[in-house]
Amino acid sequence: MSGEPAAEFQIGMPRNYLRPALLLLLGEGTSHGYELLEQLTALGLDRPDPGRVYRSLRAMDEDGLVRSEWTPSTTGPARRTYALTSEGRDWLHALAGSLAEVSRALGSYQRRYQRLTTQDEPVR
Amino acid sequence: MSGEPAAEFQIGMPRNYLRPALLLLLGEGTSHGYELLEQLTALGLDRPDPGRVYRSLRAMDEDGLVRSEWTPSTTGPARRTYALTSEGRDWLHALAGSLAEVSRALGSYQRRYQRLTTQDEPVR
DNA sequence: CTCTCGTAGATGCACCATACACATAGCGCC
DNA sequence: GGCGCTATGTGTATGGTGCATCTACGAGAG
Repeated sequence: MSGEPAAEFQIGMPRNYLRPALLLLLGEGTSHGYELLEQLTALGLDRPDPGRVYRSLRAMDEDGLVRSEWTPSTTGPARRTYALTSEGRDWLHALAGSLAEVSRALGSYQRRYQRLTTQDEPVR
Repeated sequence: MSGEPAAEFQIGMPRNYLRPALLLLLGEGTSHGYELLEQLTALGLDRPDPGRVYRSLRAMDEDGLVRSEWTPSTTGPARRTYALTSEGRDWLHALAGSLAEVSRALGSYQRRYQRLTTQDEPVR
């Protein structure tokens, strides 16, 4: 036994998945980075990198997909709350469509994989 | 209406998707790079980069997931035919499992997205 | 009072997957 | 010989991602 599949080489979420994920969360209501950071785990991003999230939000701000404003807090540092723009909503729909294509492709993968395994090991 | 989502910023397949895709195809039978290149489109990779595919195959060869041997051809250049090893089969199962997780995450995304759109626009 | 912890936002940088271009070679055909 | 298809590669730039680090505010512990 030389090497069983290690935990290395893990499959990740789709490329550029962070944007549609953030847009979806913001579509459900305005929020700020730190809160979005926690909600992202429910969408498949395990322990997302804060720096990445904040950068993505700022980038979408500059692209006009979201707009932000500072909200002072009495219980801690100020928050930059983000809200979805109409253009951002358009992007949300478009990106959700792209994700649906990816999902369909993964479905065909799994159907093909299961067909392989079921006819490979009919015994047992 | 200021800006509709451009074709840019397309969502891609999951990170490291190429390996499980190739392993699945090789699980169905031995093949060579050029043929795999064409079959990959059926698994969601649209016009995959040949260089990437060949590199990935060589890498998996060095990792022991596949083994290769030259097969002369009378109708063209020689082919390097790849066959799945037992270790490669183990990896196939493991990676298919990881892909299933990704698929589940995307499913939750879409359910949440549709819930948003249906309650956002109940009219029609 | 200071130190630490949790909240909140942000930058710098290195790595690595991916994308794009390009090179090589055999074979069939006009 | 030149062209196109098959077939396998290499070189390199780009850009998304991961990791480390920094600042700052408020609250509670010691």
